[in-house]
Amino acid sequence: MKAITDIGKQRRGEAKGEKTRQEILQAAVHIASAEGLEGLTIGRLADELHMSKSGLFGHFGSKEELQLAVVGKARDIFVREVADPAFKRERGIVRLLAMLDEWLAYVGRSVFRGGCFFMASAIEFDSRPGQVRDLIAELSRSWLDTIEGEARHAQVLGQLDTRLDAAQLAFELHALVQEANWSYNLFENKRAFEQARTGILERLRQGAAPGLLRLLGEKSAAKKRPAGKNNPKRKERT
Amino acid sequence: MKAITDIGKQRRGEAKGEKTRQEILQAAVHIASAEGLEGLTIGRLADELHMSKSGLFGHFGSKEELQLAVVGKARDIFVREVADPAFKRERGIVRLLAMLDEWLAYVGRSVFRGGCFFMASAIEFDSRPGQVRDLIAELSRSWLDTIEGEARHAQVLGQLDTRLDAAQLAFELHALVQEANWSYNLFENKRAFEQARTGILERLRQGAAPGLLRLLGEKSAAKKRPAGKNNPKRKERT
DNA sequence: TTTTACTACACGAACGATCGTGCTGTCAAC
DNA sequence: GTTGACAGCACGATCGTTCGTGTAGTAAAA
Repeated sequence: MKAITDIGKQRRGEAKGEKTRQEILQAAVHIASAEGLEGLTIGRLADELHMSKSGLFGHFGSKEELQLAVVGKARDIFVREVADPAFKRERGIVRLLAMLDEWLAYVGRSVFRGGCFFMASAIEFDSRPGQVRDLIAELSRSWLDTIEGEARHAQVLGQLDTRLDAAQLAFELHALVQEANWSYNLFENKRAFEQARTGILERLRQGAAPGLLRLLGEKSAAKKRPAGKNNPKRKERT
Repeated sequence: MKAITDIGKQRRGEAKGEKTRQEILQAAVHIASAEGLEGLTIGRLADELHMSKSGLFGHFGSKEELQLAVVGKARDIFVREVADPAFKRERGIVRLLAMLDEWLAYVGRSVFRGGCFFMASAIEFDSRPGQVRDLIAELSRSWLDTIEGEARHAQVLGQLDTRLDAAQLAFELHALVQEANWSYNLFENKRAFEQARTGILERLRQGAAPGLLRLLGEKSAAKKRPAGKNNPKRKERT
């Protein structure tokens, strides 16, 4: 029922409200990533969109509702920019690496002005109880679980050593991307991405079943080579 | 001239202003760690201290000045809680590990309500140019450099493999603590500290010169054992 | 010793701006 | 003619900041 009417509305230029709502969220999500979800202000947002405060406010009903919608919008963007591309890759270690690569790339191309949206808002809200915090925590947990799940799947496929602790691996991989986001946004340090990727590949190599080493090596070379200068690890080009 | 009168003043309970200032900063630093440096409000702070806004304001002259002072105070606390204890240990890998351990412990005992002060404020200000951002970046950089410097020193002492990239190691160690802070404050996940420490020890073991393995093992056992259950790595107790 | 002068510190009141949030009205689309 | 999207206006609260005043305590002058 809903689907049919939706199509009609869409055709007739209806869902005007929904269209405006999306435009609001699009702007809001970028302000929030730079100024924080609490720093995001209804007046400021209305100005930027040449709307009245009250007109904008009517779409949400409260600031908290707006914040929740913004987090949801950020999730959509994250899925489109990071998860979807990675999910096109075959399952296992290839997809696991793709998830991290896409994630790093998304940080690097500054999809959000203030770096990865979820890291910023997670730290902003971690000691501020409420629905917003709960939503952020749930989404963050979900993404972390996705990483861990893919690592586990790689174990099932025999690509990663089954003696490996998948949760520990996910923890470390997640940490490396987070650090890259931090370093890049605080120091404008572009090398952070290479450093993160070096660490990621190292973690995967350590846990890889013997036959997988070649596969990972290829992926590494295909992407970006860390100039070959700072590679003091053993057995480089035997 | 100034020094003499200062002594007299100090003896007579002078530096009253300085004492008040410190009390203000003590309260401010905790509010700021939970609500953010921008969420820290002069009115709220004055209420908490049963002072007038104007009386409090007079100590700083502007909000930015207050924020700078708060960051400085946070630095003092960080030095006292983390750096100083670690610096009592002998130089090299022992001190390096102590720095990370003290850092994790300080996160775990919630010295600041909102987790590690500098991670929170770094992400809050990373896309907000100004003196505050510059100060935070400088202090963060300095701590990261200290870690890297100690790793390098461990190389000089022959404790760490000289082929190791110290900057890369510092990046990864820093990432692990940062991740623990994130996970603990967002998920109340206490296991995060074990996970971080597991990763840290693994990084150090990998880079350690042969004779050092025993030393690290001792330190690990002395602190806290991860219940021995999730240790799927090779050569545990040969 | 008393008076005078000055400084440090804190207060209350008020400024203009902006915050989030309502209420009412208008105009267009169904 | 009902409904949904918006604007206009206003509210109480709070923001950072300024101003004038009061109270101690100290230093120099009497």
